[in-house]
Amino acid sequence: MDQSLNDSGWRGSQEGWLEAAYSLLIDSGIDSVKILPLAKKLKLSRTSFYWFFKDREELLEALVGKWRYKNTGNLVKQSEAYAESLVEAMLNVFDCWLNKDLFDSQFEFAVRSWALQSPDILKEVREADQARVEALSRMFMRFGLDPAAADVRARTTYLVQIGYISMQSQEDIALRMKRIPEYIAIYTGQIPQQRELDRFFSRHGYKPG
Amino acid sequence: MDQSLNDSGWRGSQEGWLEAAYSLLIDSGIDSVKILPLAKKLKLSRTSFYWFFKDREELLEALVGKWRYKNTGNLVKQSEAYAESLVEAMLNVFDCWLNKDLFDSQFEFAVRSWALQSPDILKEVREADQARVEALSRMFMRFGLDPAAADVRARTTYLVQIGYISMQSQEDIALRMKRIPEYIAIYTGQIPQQRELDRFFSRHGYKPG
DNA sequence: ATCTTTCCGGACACTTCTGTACATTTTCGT
DNA sequence: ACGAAAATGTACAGAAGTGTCCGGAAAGAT
Repeated sequence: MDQSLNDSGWRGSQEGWLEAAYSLLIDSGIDSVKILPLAKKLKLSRTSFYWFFKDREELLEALVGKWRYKNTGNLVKQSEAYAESLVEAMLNVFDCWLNKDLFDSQFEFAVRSWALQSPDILKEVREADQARVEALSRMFMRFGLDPAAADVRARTTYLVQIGYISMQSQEDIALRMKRIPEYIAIYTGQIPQQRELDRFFSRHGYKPG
Repeated sequence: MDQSLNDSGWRGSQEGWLEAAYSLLIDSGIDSVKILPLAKKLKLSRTSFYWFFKDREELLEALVGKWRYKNTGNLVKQSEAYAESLVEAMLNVFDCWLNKDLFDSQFEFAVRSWALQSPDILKEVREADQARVEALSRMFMRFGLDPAAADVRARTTYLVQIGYISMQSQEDIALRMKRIPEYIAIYTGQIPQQRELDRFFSRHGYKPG
């Protein structure tokens, strides 16, 4: 056989099915995550799925677990990272929007859409939203904003990004970088200093101009 | 028979099926818009559907047509409405976020989720986004902002709302009204005057305090 | 009153998915 | 190299969806 094998010498695995499910979820939505298509993709028999997962439901639970762990965790972490100024703190958060390892936008949108038809998932999403907005709000307060202002600014920051994700737009990195200073100014009410921007650009491998 | 009849004396109609489809779409997503469940809801036979629509595809087209007509049209109109100041113009736009007749958030979210699995719908959504952001951008320019600043502010305004919709949160009207002045300040960079807010509150039947 | 148009629904054929039973093959430890 | 464990595949039963054909009921026209 010329089938590709995984570490343990077998063709299938939990991760294999989960990865395939993830990939189908993010580009076709939860209702497309069916076992038959996954099996086709993996070139496996449909029924061998049941060796790794009790049923489809268990696969979906694994999927949402993956999302929960990744996106919310990193966003909270970035909002708590060390920063000397509010602008710098905000730029730490912006790392999430530009680095797929920190925050997976497509995954995010797919899960939010899924929430439309599943009360359980909706609950997960709401909990995530609350945790994230609260983390951002704490960040603003760390830099002296009063709770009401911090709350609105946290929401603005967060909602713009969720909106951006929801637009599924595909602007190139240069355009997005160009807008960064304006966004920072709006969110923080402060003009970013050049050295702050330079540090940010450089850690994303971007050379302005 | 105790079936409810429509104007023409028949139980079914194009609008009837379309309404039912709309209702299913907004609270369960496009994949739930199946003919059998619709028929159950309408207490009609599944097959009489085919008298009004060629097939399921035609029903879905009618659905997206309804969305296209309603949401984008009203948002553009509100952004072009007469205003004496930028704050007042922004409040005109905010009418959309608070009035279901002007902008249907649930419908909006459902269509955006649908776009995840249909390239045709994604194209529609992108066109709508562009038209809306451009309209908002023109609004900022009318009040003297330069094109770059107008673009970023238009995006912020729009994206926050799309993000808000995507959060599917269900805050009460009082809480939302309370945040309005802060949002206006962030979006326009100007502090709204009390009389501007009063006019806005009153046309939404809201009494502060 | 009857005739025509409009609408309804049962029967049928087809497709795609789900999950179970069971036999088979592949890999690993010894 | 042999048996147990791990993984796969074939076959079956059934649920839910799609669309067509056609007989017939209900409203409206004449």
